[in-house]
Amino acid sequence: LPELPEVESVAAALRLNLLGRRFTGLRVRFGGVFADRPRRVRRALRDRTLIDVHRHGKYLIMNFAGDVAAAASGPADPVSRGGAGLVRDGRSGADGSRGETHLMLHLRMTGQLLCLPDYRPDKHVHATLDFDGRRVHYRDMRKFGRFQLVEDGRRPAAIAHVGPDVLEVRFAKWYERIADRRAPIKALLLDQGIAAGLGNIYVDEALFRAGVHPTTPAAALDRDELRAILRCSKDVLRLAIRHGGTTFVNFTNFHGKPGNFRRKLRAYGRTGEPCLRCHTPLERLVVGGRSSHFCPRCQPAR
DNA sequence: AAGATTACCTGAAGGC
DNA sequence: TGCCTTCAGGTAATCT
Repeated sequence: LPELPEVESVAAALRLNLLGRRFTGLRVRFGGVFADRPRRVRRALRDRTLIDVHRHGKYLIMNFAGDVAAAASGPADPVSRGGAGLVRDGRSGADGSRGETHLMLHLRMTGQLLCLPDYRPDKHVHATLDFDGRRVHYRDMRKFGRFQLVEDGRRPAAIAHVGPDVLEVRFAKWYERIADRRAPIKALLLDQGIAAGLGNIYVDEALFRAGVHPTTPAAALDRDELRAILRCSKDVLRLAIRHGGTTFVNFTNFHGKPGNFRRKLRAYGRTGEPCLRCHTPLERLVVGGRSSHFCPRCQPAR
């Protein structure tokens, strides 16, 4: 289940393998994974060079050069590409953009981007993107993921309601948005509008590390406890990034390999197993409609 | 109006 | 060899 670390893993692989390459084609087998008509996506990206890949929360954002002629004449080799000079020629639109086009992707539950030699797409591969020598497949068993075209460098409406990235947000700003809320802390950590990137797995891990019960209202926690929760959230996300993310159901990285963080999980999926700190059997509870795993002794309800 | 519930999907797992 | 139900959870839409 892709959360922030898994998306970061995909973004890093895209940068390594595709940066500086030209978009040459798109094959769509199931159009439902595109918010726009595939024809429009194809036309918008044709011959454009991928100049940047970044991540905001669980969104993956691919940035394509705006000047097709300059991009097409430039070398495709990232080493000799010469950095930003290729496309940043000084011409800008009225809004400060340079006609760049973003392709935004949210993997939702089961989305995967795969770049494997001799890969044979199965029935779950809904789109194939060609990059001038490299072929990238979008696979999504449950078809929840979405590609969305965002033209002209504008911040997409689809991301306007998304809060700051969890790894970027400063405590003071985060604190003022949740300090008075009566909702369970777990529900607020999952709310992408407050801070984006945490999903069910890493919220349980963060609350275990912080020693806080998932149903605790945010308003019942003091400033230092909330500070610890945000700190633990960032720590567990950064650790998971270093381990290539978590493979619980079917996440694999760009090259079809599973993440290594699953064996590091201390709470998620360990119902009935002994707490790694105090050996009390972990319990499971539904909070905000999601299964939650916690230690009743280390994370006492209040 | 915040908080809760449901829809969207498919495959795995369990009951009979 | 099957059929049916339940569960999993990110986000948007829809409730109370």
